[in-house]
Amino acid sequence: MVVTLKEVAERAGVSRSAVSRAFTPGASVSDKTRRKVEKAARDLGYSPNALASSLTTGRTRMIGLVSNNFHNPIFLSIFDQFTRGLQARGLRPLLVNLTDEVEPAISVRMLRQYSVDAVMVASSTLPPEFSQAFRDAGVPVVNAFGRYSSAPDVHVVGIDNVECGRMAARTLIARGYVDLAFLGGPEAATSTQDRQAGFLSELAAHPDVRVTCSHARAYSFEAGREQMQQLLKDRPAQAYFCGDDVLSIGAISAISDAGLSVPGDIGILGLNDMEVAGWENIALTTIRQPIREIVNSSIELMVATMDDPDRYPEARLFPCSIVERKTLRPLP
Amino acid sequence: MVVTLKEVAERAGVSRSAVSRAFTPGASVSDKTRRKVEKAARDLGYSPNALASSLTTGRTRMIGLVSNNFHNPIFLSIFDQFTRGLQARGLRPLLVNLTDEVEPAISVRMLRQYSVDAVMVASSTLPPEFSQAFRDAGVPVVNAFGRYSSAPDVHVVGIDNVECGRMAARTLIARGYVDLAFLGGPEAATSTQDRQAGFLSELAAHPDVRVTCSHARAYSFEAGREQMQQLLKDRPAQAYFCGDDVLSIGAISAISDAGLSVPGDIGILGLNDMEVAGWENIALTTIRQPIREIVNSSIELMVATMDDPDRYPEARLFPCSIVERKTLRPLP
DNA sequence: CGTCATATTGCAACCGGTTGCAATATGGAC
DNA sequence: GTCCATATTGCAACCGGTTGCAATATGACG
Repeated sequence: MVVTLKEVAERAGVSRSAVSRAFTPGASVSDKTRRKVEKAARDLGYSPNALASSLTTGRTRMIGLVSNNFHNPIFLSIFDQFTRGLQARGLRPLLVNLTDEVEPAISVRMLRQYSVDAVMVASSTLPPEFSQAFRDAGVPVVNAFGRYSSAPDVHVVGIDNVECGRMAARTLIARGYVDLAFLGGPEAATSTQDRQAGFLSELAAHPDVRVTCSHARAYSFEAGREQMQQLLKDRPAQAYFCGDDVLSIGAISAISDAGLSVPGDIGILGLNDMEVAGWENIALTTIRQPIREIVNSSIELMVATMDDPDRYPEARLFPCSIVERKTLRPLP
Repeated sequence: MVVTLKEVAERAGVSRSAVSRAFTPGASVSDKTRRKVEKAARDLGYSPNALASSLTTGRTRMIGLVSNNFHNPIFLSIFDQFTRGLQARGLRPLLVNLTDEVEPAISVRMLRQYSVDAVMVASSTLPPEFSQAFRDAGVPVVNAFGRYSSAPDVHVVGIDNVECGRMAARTLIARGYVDLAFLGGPEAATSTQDRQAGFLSELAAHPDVRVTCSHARAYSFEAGREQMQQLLKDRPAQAYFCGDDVLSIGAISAISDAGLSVPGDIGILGLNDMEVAGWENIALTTIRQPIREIVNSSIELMVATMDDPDRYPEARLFPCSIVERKTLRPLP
């Protein structure tokens, strides 16, 4: 059924090594042999078995792309960019959906069985220990959108979520809000923990400002909506910093339903600047996270780590910026 | 670095075959040997190399998951369900992003190099020829969300887009609209072609009803918005059937910007019922496509085809239904 | 035309497993 | 304890490639 090296060799009248070398860039083959081999290969419709060759070369060019964020629309564009970036380098993403499984051991074992050359953990909620499990198993790994650490044990590329929290606080204060709240994603998500910490630390310098915190059960529209409905039963704050755009939009939906207006009655500040946030019927004021830069840098770092597995761990941070739209009152 | 079968065999004091058999369900091994092997494997942290074994068994348990829809949020949930469904069966998705490349030959070659056991083409825009290229190469393939044919050459699971078009026409007519329009996705997308054909065929029986057609350059918010802006320069129709939800929402955005209201001035009917369509600030009336059922059925069909590669091609169709929300005027 | 450095080639072993087959071990019946 | 059917085991070949090494071919030069 499938054509092998041996058959090409026979047809071309050369040894199997010759065929192998004809397909290996930089190998020592004469033009004459190469032409013979190429012709035979073309006639037979041969293409080399990447997995068989991986046995001896030790490289599969497969990358584990691991994520547990399959409900947040921002991740579709993240997957788009990751897959394109990897493909452009001749790397093949083996996708792992962690939705039901946060235990690293299982993923590590599975990806080792498939001999991936490296792993990209794309998640803003998994703890650093998750990525470390890969490093401990000797697999090059980069944690994209992961938790920043000033003393990273494993490569991490993303934003400083603590600083984002501070930026959110400064933004709300500058607009004159004095009764603030943080509406986070799941408490276990590292990004939520860090954003909250930054938010509160900045507000510590403003004892006159009131602040409360609560958490949605997931980074999703429904969770944001439910949590805001809950909050509205009590006296709501003047402005909410939501841990994520999709949460913000859920919250806005609950607010509208309650007959209140945004930003008239309540201000909302999101985070991510997902495409939907820019849609005119949403117009969410939000903190933009530079997705493209994070993805590209993550891939570059991963590739570099494949070449030098002992590369010293580093954290790469990209700045965020406020995108002004229509869900916060204007600056005075 | 990585532990191999041989080392486990030495430590356990048995032959390599014995170790191999201990890890092969149903193979002939005594309990005593199995226990020795398991202990040695545990001590050494051994797990079998799936790719090496694929050489002899001819099965990698890897599946090519091929798509060109990385901009339509509905596909995030589709990917979520595909990856979970595959993983639950011990299959591993090798993701291929076709965004820049619609030539099947390249994907076929690449996926054959990686010896995938089967291919799932998840796309509503690729022509049947794309999937056929895999079948012709001897790779089991299912086209999920693909173009329905009453004489399919290749397995296809999805909806009858022509019937959806008819359903859309009936829905609009029932609400008393007499000046209709179809706002499709790219003209090359099979789903758009079929939905348009069905829409027009149903309206052929209503000569009193006016109908026009136009196409956005992609299934995306921006494209829908731009196309509607264009349409608004002229005299717009009373109601639009948009080829997709994300297109509908873009169109609504353009309509609001122009100072018109939905459904007051213009009615909008979408297709897909993506999560966003249900958000209160969108509330799109749309035709629901049963995603979960399509995904599950596609996987089952793919697995069956792996077992019986000569399985006779079939088309599986699932019914769609109208989801009433707030972008069409109510039934009289 | 002979010499020698360099380029090509094929042999054979190896990558990490699986499997058909023959050899050996086991256990039940007598 | 012997015999025989069945269960378990190891040997060796094989899956589809790669690669070190020694053998051979090539070509420049004198």
